[in-house]
Amino acid sequence: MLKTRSLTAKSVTPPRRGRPPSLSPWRDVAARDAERERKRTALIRAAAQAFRANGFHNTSLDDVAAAVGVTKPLVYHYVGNKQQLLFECFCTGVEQIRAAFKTAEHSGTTARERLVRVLAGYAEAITGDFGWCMVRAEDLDLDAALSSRVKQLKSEIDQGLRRLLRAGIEDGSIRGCDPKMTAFAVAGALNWIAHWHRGREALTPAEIAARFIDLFELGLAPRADRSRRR
Amino acid sequence: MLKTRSLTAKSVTPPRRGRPPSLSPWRDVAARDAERERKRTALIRAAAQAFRANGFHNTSLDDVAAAVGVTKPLVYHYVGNKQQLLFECFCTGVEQIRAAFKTAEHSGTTARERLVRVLAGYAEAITGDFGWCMVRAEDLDLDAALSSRVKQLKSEIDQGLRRLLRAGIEDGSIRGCDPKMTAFAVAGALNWIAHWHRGREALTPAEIAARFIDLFELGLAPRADRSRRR
DNA sequence: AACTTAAATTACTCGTCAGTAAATTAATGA
DNA sequence: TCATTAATTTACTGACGAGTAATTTAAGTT
Repeated sequence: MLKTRSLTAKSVTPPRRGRPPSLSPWRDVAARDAERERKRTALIRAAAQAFRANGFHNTSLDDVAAAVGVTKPLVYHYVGNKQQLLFECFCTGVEQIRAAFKTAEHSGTTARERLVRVLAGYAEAITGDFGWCMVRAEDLDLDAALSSRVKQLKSEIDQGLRRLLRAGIEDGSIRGCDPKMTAFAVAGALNWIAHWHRGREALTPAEIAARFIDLFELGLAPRADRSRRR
Repeated sequence: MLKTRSLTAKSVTPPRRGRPPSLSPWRDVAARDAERERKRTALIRAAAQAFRANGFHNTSLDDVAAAVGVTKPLVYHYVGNKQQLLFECFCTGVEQIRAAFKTAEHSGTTARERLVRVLAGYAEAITGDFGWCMVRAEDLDLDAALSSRVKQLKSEIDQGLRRLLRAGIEDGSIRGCDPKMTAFAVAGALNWIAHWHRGREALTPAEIAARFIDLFELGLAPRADRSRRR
């Protein structure tokens, strides 16, 4: 029950002595809103960490609050409730993967190259606390409304992968395959990283991704086998 | 709260009228033990189903008991406690995968062929209720003793895959690769099936496995690309 | 028939934890 | 200075659910 730094972090924005109290109220309002948002995200981050460490159901809101040196009702003040908290963690994870798509999609020449970059970013995201939540949060723990939003977001990522696969088949950089099942296989392999990756691993996420990509691109069969002359 | 058939299934072993009550007590004892085992496994199966349907934490032991038309204390009579129940589900799942290894390991000619058969059986197992438990049961929900046994069993499966990969590299049926990461990728893709496979799917487990195996064997890059050096 | 053991039930305890009401303190604004 | 709103706490409720004690019913055993 170690009390980490409190949310009320005066030290971060010290009231500079020389400054007149309220030059423009707009600036103050913006700063206050930003502060509020920072506290909110601090709670969400703490939750993600705790969920990953102990699992969603073994983490109480008291735990989450204590992790940032605050009491439970504040969680309700900043985030709605426990489900909402999990949902926010989930969304943050999804956002990271979306970012991977964004940066990769405008970059490569062939679709396969773009896919490879997406997968690298994907792996990076999965190894974080939010990635863990994204992958292992159970829709079962969310009520109908949130659950369907989660499914929607997951589906968008899935569709993004399929689109890249189809584009690759189109431009000839990817062998003909079932895009749906292939996307499932690829995403599954990556998502599963969240099950075994524990902080101090021998390989960095990028290295893991590289090996996975090697498998996905070239397969297991040796070159000699490709021409099928046995 | 529909009361399914009770555990006390007299109808299954009707007391035949003509039979003398106890020809050999050994037979009766064996039959009683078998009955007991049947009830025990019925509970475990019901638990696996419920866990898959609602998640471990959203399933009460009352639910499990009610599912077989019985009351909670009986669960404690036949199985130890909730953790134990989950653990048993887990073990049953592991057993199915072990069986896949057993039947495949004596069959194929090359290691790659054996691996492919293991993967097919693996996929079959994963789509069941026990497979779900095996894949999604959190060690976090088990105390130290059970958790480490679970890790042990998981590790054995992992080692089995790596051994096959190494054997394949040895006998030339598998391209040189990092066995550890490759096993993680392959197992991850398959395990992930438990996250999206919901009873009535377009493809049978065997078909899913076939597509996954296609990807793992040949990769995404088209043949034309294989000879090209980058 | 009397005794022992197992099977199964009812009716509880006890801890945990999500969620809330009400009070308090600090900040903002007029 | 006074009023209003946000930030934060204390102290609670209420439910659910794991696990148990005590009891009853049934089944073998001698």
